[in-house]
Amino acid sequence: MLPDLKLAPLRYLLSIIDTGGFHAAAKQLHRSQPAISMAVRDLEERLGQRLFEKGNGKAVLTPFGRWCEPRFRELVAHHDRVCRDALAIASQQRGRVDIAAVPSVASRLMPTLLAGFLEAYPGIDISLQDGHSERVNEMVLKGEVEIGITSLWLPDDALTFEVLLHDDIGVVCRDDHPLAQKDALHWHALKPYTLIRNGTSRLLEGSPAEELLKNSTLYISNMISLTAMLEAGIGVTTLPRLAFQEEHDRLRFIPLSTPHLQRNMGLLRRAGQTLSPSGEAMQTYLLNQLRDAS
Amino acid sequence: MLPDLKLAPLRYLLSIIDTGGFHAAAKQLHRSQPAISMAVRDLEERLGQRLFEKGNGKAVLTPFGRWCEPRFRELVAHHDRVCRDALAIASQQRGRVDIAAVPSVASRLMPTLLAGFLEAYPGIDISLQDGHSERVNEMVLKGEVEIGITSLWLPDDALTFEVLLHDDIGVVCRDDHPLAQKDALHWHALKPYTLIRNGTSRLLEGSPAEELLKNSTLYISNMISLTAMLEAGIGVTTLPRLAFQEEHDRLRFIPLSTPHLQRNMGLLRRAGQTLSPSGEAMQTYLLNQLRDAS
DNA sequence: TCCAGTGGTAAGTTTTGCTGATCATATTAT
DNA sequence: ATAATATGATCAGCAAAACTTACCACTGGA
Repeated sequence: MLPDLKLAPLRYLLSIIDTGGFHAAAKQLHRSQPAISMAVRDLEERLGQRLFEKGNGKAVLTPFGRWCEPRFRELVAHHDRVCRDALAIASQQRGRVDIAAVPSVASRLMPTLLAGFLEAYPGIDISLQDGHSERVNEMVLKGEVEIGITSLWLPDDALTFEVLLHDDIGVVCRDDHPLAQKDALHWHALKPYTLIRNGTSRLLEGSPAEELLKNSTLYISNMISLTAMLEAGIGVTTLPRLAFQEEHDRLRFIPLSTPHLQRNMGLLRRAGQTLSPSGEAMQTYLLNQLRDAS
Repeated sequence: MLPDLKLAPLRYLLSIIDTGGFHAAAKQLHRSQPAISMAVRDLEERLGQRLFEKGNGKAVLTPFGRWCEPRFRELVAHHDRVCRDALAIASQQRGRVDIAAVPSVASRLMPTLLAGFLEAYPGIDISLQDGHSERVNEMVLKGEVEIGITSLWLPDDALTFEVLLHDDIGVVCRDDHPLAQKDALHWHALKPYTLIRNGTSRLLEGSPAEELLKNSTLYISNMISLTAMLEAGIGVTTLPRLAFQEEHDRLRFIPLSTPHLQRNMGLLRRAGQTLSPSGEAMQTYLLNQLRDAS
């Protein structure tokens, strides 16, 4: 029913109007003049009405042509707009990435990383939200975010995980604690002291140091509370290095040498779900930055 | 710089989304399946990003594809809208004609003509304005209206004139006037009576009856006033039949048989200016209606 | 009358887009 | 398991579309 008006002939038409002639339009469009003539004639046949008439040798728009002109202009402009936007997104010049990260990463790692990314990709909008491991998993799984940054939780075939960095586990205690001056610790050294468990303590599970957990009677999930406990000298805890906030000048972080425990921080994505162009940009940027660093 | 997104591939893409598969889309579009595949691949190459990915054998939109879908939908819809409107106008199903007519035509002829036109072309808007001969000429010349209906004024190469009907000149007098009972008149019969000239009196110029004008001392341009004068029995006048309002039961119209004078009413257009499709419709309608009648 | 414009026309070539057959792969049924 | 039936991808061949070159017809101004 509806004939397809191809864009090229519409452009020809507009160019003829703008330049005032078939020859001039042909030059402007890098086409031969007959190509223009034929395209216009074809367009006229599709519409069933003449668009140009010859007034004293020159081509002049018919009333119908004058009616068409602004609509064709709009249509071509619309096309160009869509096309330009699509290319901008495809070429990672514009877009949006939604990221979820575990609090330690969000606060310790992301600020500088995102600053660099923002500079490299000024057109891409970023949304970063933090949440504990399970919440990050969930957000990635539900498609609320494209990329999650977390330690590997449960292997799940609906998710893919790519390691970014290894985060050493260590002991945190107050600076006047007997352990505070050591450079490295064997887990045995912790036995005499009160161990405060926290959300990351499960990282000890499956290692020799797991025994320590059995003797711990205190569990604090909130980081602020945990810090306060440690500052009060109530006991010691274990934390990944990234989760330890170095700004606290009364607290010390001592790496655990035996066993040498790490949590694998990495990039979590939905399996089988390709990234948006901007997500792709973010992923490669993060991989480059963090792979280089380790 | 900007690649041209042709409409057909966009339609293919949308059809794939709607039908949920390449094969189904191919059937819907009456194309072979490879045609769809190739068009999509070409589109992907132009944009520099994949639009579909294979998830479990089926094709699923990528995030980029999901971004594109609504814009492509809009663009295609825009095209179809413009296309449909243009075709409607070209096929004279919609549009607008501006007409100017001399008062006699506007009030005596146009009402029934336009009623018929409105029925035949329900989608076309009409604007009719009346004015004296010179004003009609001017409106056509300036492009304020496409079509004028008037008696031929001065031949002008910027205007084309096509005769529609011949309007007989006659004498108008009160029903108790000595001439009132005649069926036809020789101009000599008018000599004894007071002749009131009016705007149409120039039609007598160049004919034997021109002599009558020289003896007339009264000129009334306004039709209402003229009618009042005649009703008062002040004298007689000459008028084209169309300009004589038959509703006045005290006035009579007697055709002038010698000389047999007519004014040629016709269709006035700008020379070298083709009509809009709706103007074309109006012109042919008027020609058919009035040519048949005469 | 010629000359420099205009746009239109015709033959030939390149490009594009399509079909039909075939392939690789995954899901479903037997 | 294995066959049957989906999915989409690939390739060769062909036909239609679009373009180019060369030429024609017409107009308006030197």
